[in-house]
Amino acid sequence: MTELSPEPAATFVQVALNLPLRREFTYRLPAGTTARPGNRVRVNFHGRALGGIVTAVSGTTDLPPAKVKPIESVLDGDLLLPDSLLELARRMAATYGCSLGEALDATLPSVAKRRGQRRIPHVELKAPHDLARQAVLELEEKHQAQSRVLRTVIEYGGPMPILDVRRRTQTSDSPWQTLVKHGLLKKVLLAEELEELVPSLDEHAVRHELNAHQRAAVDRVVQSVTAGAHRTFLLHGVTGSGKTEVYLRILEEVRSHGRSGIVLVPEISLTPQTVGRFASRFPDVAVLHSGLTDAERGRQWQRLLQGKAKIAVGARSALFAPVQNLGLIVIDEEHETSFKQDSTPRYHARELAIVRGQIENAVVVLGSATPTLESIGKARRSVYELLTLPERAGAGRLPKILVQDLRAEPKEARRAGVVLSRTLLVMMQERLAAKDQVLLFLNRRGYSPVLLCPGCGEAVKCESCSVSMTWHVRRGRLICHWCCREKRRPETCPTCQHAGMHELGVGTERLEQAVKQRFPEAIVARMDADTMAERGAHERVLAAFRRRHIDVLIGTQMIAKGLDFPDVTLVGVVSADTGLFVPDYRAAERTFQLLHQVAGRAGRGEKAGTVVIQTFCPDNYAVEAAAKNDYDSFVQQELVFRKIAGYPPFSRLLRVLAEARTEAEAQQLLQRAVEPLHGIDDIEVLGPSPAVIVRVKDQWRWHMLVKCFQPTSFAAAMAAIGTVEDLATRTCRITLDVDPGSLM
DNA sequence: AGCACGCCGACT
DNA sequence: GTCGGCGTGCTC
Repeated sequence: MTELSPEPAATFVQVALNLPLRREFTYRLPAGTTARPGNRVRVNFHGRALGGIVTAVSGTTDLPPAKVKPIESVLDGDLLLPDSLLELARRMAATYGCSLGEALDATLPSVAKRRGQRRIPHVELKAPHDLARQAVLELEEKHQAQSRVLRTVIEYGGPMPILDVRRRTQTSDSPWQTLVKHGLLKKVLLAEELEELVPSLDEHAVRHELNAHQRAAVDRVVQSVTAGAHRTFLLHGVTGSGKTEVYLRILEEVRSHGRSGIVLVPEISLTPQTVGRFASRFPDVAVLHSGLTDAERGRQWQRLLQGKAKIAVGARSALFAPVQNLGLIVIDEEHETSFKQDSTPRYHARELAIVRGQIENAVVVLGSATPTLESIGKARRSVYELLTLPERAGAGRLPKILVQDLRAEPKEARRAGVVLSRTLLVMMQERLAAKDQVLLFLNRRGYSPVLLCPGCGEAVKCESCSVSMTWHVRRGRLICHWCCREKRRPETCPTCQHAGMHELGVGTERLEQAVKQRFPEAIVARMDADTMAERGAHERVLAAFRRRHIDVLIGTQMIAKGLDFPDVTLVGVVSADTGLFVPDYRAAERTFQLLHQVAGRAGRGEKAGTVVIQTFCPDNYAVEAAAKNDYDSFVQQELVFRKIAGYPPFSRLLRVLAEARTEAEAQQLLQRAVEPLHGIDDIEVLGPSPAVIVRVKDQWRWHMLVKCFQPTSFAAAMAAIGTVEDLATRTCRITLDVDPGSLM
């Protein structure tokens, strides 16, 4: 070791911190330490210890030496962020207007912030299963509470959190404690995040024969992967057309070329079944999901970095899987809204996947039965290459779709709050008699969305939000779906004291009641955010439905996607209109998507399926197109509307939302925020105006929408208002949202 | 984002 | 006289 080094030593590093500060900070490397871009470091920042990422290394700095603090430590280099992901984070920060540190925080698994391993008390079955079942019956007479508890735990099928036991059975601590004392149950402490996503062993992932369309799609993508240049494909395949098998075949090829792949699926699709399909075909899958502990996530990262795992499957954030030699990124169900993150950094995984594909010369495949207008628009302009799977794979045939005009229902039936048309009732009767299964879809939870006073016409509104409260019968409470505030149902109208509030509109809870009344012999289950609150409830109900223990399944969005039950021969859409009139330019698109996806649940097996769509707007083009299974004609009409109105895919949107305690403050702040946009070409500014829901959680909300018609004008607009969030004060919050998911 | 510094109102 | 409201500025 000599004192004089031949090259200037790298003694300073730029560090990005997870703070809303859009710049990096310079730190000094203590003698003897080295660091590279991508290293995690621990630093002292303004008196507090923070984790950060090294983004650059240099020998000099312009800062006065006294200002520069030393790095506290370099966190072990085993999680060094690859250059390509550092570059991806830079692009994320530039596109979505967040800081590099925030972007990097989304990119890396957390290590610094160690979430507490809280241990939660559970009870699990100690006695043998048959003994326990017998005990349920024996206890039924004299110890009803214990019997209920025991039954509940058996049905739960594993260690059950005691809190859930008490809530579900409406009991105190003593029943389960007695059961523990008698050796039927045992108490165990389990770590909070111990739920594992174990690949389902039921999924054999049979290597289906490909049909000609599938074959062509696989060949085309593989050819492109082999060529080694970035390209984006849009795989448009009707529901049940075997898109997953196409992904699997492409992945096989990708792997045989020594390259790796990432598969992104929507949050709700990340189930043991989905994972099982990939895991059974590839032994080296790394599954990244929200239930992992930080330690486990770190371990999966390690496996990917070291090339021990070559396929990563997960929701949105799995896009940042540190795979080596990336060849393919699949976005399954690319139209799903869960690919957009709704907190900072508000990135869209689909858009960033394409950026990552460009950076790493990888092929991107976007798959959907109902591609977004953005994606199909790009395919039509040949930005993406379109691949089509026009027919169902295997035995399934497309269902027959009937549109039931609710205006034709007799007046008295409508007054009685009819939710099921005569047509649908008759068909349900028929299907249930034939021992088939029925799916009823209604995208609105609760009993009735409005509680209206027949005297003065006022609805019960939330005191914190400008929305009416939803009446929930089972909980016996009015609930605000925006802020979750609850209150008891008023006996008389709060405004005019008129007695007897009127329940207006229908939610899943009321639908369930109506169905049970009409078909008392049928087993009816409901799946929505209210009934699925407990962990694993989702899987349990679906398993029961699969085993045909349930005849009619009622649900919201939750049952619209991906479910594949061969004995479902009737799907009823109770109201096609719920989303049609929300003030969002995508209202028609979302309605079409939903109807199309729901309809796709019918007739997936040998038996033919029927779909009944109930609507007051049978002539609406989204409803009509969905009924005819005609994606192309919907797109044709929707594109005309988008073109005229200047919405995506003919523009890129930027939304700025201000929230303050007074309306005036929110408005004034936005007025300041618009100013820098004046004079920019090829943009159009809507607003500032009051947001659709002008008040949420006691905050007044104003917003504006910027349509950017060119990539250059988007860049100009971002340059002008990319930092609006800095205008925020203690009393007024401001958020910038690129490609916003919601305009409410 | 946090946190300190700093300047004006109702309380021990 | 002070405790504490929140505006403003700074963080390598």
